[in-house]
Amino acid sequence: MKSAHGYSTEKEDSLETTEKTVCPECGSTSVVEDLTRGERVCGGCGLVLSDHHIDSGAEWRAFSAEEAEARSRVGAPMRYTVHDKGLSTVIDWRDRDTSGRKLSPRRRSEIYRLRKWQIRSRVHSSIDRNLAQAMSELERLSSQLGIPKPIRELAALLYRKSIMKKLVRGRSIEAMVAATLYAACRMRVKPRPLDEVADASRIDKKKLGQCYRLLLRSLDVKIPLSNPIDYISRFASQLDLSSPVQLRTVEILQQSREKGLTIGRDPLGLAAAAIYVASIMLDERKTQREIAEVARVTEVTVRNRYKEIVEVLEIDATSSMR
DNA sequence: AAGACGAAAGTGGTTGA
DNA sequence: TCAACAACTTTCGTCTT
Repeated sequence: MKSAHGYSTEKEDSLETTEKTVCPECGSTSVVEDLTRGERVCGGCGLVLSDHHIDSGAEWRAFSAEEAEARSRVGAPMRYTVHDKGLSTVIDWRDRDTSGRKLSPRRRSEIYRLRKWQIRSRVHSSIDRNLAQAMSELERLSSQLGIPKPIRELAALLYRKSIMKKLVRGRSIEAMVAATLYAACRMRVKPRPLDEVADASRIDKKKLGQCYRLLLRSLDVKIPLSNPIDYISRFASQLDLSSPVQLRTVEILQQSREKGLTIGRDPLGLAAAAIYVASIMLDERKTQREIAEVARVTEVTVRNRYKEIVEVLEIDATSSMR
């Protein structure tokens, strides 16, 4: 737990500040969330920033895996079913007028058409509303994570597809948005650790993973297995490592792959361990803890991978050579 | 004192009956 | 649907620098 939250890098600061929306009216960042009313209100001027906000928190506390499963939210968590807040005209299904008389056939078909259009427009507006909300969440999430525009666009496309396939039904918008963003990053070979996306969103890792897998199954998109090498440049810059170290890291990973060390292993752990080895070899030593932190794995995992790498590649890592 | 190491028990996800 | 399993995490004590 500590390792996941005890950050001291500037990364965290940006998380902290962007967590809150800035009020467009007065510029205040003190946004108050009223989850029971589903509103976000600016603490400075009282402007309602968004209503229809989704409470994506846990429904109940769960004490075991089974419970967590059984208690996950089912059904539409938002009040989108009453999108018009009950203000729109409802056309009765009975073929009678207000005084109870039967309608003429002509009038009946007219009413029938009206009813049909009313239903259609309702469906459309609910999709629109969903999309509007999803897009603003996507915007928030990706700016927080520093995701470039092309990848955002891809995520938006994926989201539209999943809405068409009714995948969002019964799931929270936020979870699906996060999943599409995660998927888009991986498709563009710029993967982000699942935890990172989960942290930036208000979705827990488990739900995000579930949505992601659903996405893979339902939309048949091909996503390559994530490669440890794809993480290196990002991790290296977070750790302030020189490019020789990066190059060496990549070499180590390629060799490890040839020796079959990488199969069935967490790419994050492998990336972390390779960086660790390279940093020692080139005398830019980083602690296991530092590396484990940016890679979001534990020190133990770094150690285990590191041991394997050193053993199989026959590297003498004890003496920082060359 | 901080970092590295390793053992042991626990967790969530996958697989195969 | 359930149990077995592998990978990873958590926790903690010990050794090294």
